[in-house]
Amino acid sequence: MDRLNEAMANGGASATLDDVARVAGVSRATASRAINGGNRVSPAAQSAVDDAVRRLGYSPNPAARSLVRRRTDSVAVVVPEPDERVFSDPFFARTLRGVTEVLSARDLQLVLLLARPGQEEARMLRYLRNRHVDGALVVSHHRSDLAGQLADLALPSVFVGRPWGSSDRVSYVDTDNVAGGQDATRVLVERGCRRIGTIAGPEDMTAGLDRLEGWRRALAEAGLAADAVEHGDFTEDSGERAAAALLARHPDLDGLVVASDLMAAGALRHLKAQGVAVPDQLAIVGYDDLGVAERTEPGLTTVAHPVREMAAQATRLLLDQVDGGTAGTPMRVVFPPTIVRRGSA
Amino acid sequence: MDRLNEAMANGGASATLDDVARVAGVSRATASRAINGGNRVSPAAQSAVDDAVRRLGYSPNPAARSLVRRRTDSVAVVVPEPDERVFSDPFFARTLRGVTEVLSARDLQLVLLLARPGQEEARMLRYLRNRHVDGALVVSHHRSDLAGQLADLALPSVFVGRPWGSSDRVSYVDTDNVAGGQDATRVLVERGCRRIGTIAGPEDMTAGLDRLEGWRRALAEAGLAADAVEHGDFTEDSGERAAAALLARHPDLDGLVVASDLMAAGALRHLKAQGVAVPDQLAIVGYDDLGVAERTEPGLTTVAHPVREMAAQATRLLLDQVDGGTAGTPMRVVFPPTIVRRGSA
DNA sequence: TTGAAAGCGATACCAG
DNA sequence: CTGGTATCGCTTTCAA
Repeated sequence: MDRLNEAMANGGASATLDDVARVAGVSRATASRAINGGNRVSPAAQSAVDDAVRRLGYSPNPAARSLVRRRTDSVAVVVPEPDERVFSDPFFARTLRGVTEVLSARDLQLVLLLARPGQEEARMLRYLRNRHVDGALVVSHHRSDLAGQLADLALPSVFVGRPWGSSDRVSYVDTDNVAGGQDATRVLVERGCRRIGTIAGPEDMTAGLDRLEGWRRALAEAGLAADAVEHGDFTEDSGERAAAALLARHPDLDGLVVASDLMAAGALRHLKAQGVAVPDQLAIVGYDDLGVAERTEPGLTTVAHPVREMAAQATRLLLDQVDGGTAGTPMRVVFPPTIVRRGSA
Repeated sequence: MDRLNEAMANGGASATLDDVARVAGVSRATASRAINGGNRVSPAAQSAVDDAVRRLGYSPNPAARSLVRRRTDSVAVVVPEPDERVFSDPFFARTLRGVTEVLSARDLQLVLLLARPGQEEARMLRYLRNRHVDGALVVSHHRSDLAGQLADLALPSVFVGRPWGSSDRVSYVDTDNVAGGQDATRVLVERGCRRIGTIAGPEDMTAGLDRLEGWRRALAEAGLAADAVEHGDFTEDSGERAAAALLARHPDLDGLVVASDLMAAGALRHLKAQGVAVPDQLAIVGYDDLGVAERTEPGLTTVAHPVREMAAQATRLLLDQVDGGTAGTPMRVVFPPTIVRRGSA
């Protein structure tokens, strides 16, 4: 009765199922059943157990539980980013929100794995291999064969955004970035722009490349030149620099497709400083529509994609894998982007 | 030999210590020792085990391990923020970086717990109570008695920033925000400002209140009026709004102490729009120095605090508690802030 | 419906 | 040094 008293004293941190069973006057097996949904337990036993649990402040030891259930009830969100700036990207915050929504509903815990490429990557992979989590969601990733490595692990996993490399071996959710880039460019073409440049995303991210490809296609289809390209890294500062470089090389630009609103905001800053009128002298279309597009001056015409929904969908796909005990059958869901018109084009 | 082959086939995801022992031709006990640092194992046994581990791609089951070790080798970073915007605050990113540094060195896993006040808070508390982690680091927190609740849990925990309520019952690391507010204000006083207002932080965060208190003290000591106060929520937009409100009410202000650089950047935006010259008509001092201060125009004179070091220190304190098996003995470490001079004051 | 008992996969004490 | 064995705390047959 010593341990029991101790258990009752400190908020139940150490009460075990055995204690509960003893206090409730039932067997451990019955106590366990009562606690887990109460299938096949008499009302009497159920309430005795409920009572004991309350009195003892009992809560199950997750290690013991997952040892036998082979489940951790937690999933990892892997962020293989070299830079802490991911956080300042609204895309990331929104994604996390979408994931959390779905996870909360199922009472699963989110474990965030920040892993800068390098030794942290190895640690992260080990963590996943050890099955510390039931599955992994990979978020903003650069060129690498993480997809292949995860597929090898046979751990349920879903990418948010089409991965590099072995994209055929894993599930992912994405938006049609090619279509998005194309639509953005068409807005400018239809508006009468004849000299359309682009500030593209990083060359090591599929989203960046796809949007660029869309821009190329739209220009080809309009019979316009596609030679004014500058790459940024999705940050505002890089957008400002890219705009400066681009205009220095091509002073005759009258349209600009920018692969993210943050970069577009940077470009806008440069243009304002240079006294270039937007959209009259130079029209701009951004990408994302995650809040910053409505706060710039003028507001950004941009390509919206349902980031939160994508993340939620990815999470659901992951949970399906987890539930089904299947780590395979690559699924993919691709969302269409939509144009949102504001003042910049 | 069936399970064994299976284990070898799928990357070792399911090889157990037993398999390793069998393949190495030693007992489970010896295998375990060899794997954990190799104390008291003969070179022969050691290499046999190493070999088996490699061949089988064995990696220990964390649930089983933590069941007996009573250790999870992971610590939680709790973020009790209602808003996803925490992420866009450089303070948070920097903090995370400091935590990660220390954790990585010890090979501990960071588990990020996002918990909006409400039902998620309960889930978070349950997670901690269940000892899913060895300890908790609480980051940006608003008014609440989380400190008291954690103290009750008897779980090793450290706050980054002095907590509300039962701050005497938990360990925390903080900067001297009162001194910081005071120093910031003195910069303006010494510069000749006679009418100094402030854009303070939220009224439900100790950092906000302390900085405000510092501002009050400095004004009292200079014999100046301390009546021009407006509160923001540490975001750029709130800073812009607050500046507008403040100047509308007190058009004669010649100095402004702002509780965060982000808000100061917002204020700067408003001033530029209004054609107010900084620092000549109105001098400004910010707070944080986490990067944005050097990117504004003019650069912000600001109060710097060693955010990364604070986070690292907090993490070390936490690990001491974890190692010592002590969840008590509230420790505190307070870092001094320093003034960084740029163009705004 | 209930309980006895067999694991789950490791660690650690204790003889040898 | 090594190996047998008792746990760790919980879930899940399997009989009763």
